[in-house]
Amino acid sequence: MHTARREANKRGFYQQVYELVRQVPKGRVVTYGQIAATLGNVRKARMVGWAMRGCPDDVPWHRVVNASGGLSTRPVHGSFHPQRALLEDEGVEFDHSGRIDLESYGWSRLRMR
DNA sequence: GGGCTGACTGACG
DNA sequence: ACGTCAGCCAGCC
Repeated sequence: MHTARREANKRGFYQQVYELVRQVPKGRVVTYGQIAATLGNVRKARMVGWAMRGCPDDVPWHRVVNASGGLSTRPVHGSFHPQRALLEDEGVEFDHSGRIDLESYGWSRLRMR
């Protein structure tokens, strides 16, 4: 595919990802695969992660977790985990192995506008 | 173009 | 339940 066309699609995909993440309410989480599936291609879960890498400030990036309820972001200096801290501030609980119960905190109402 | 890298996932042992 | 692995696919040498 032509480069320009691919660039346009890429921007579109990113914007759609951000739009969906902005729908997730405080205290709830969604998975990368869930976002990809809502956009029509569950195989693009990794691209969702790639898109989150440079997301705008108004996107609650910390509410996106992996399919196991774990965090795919890295702690900053060894132990402090910003994403976990932000989620706990919102009331999200982590179990002994550092994972979230998606049955309790997962948000399943993502819809494309 | 070829090969490597992930903020991923589901299947297997 | 946990580590590995093979698909996955855009981005970046």
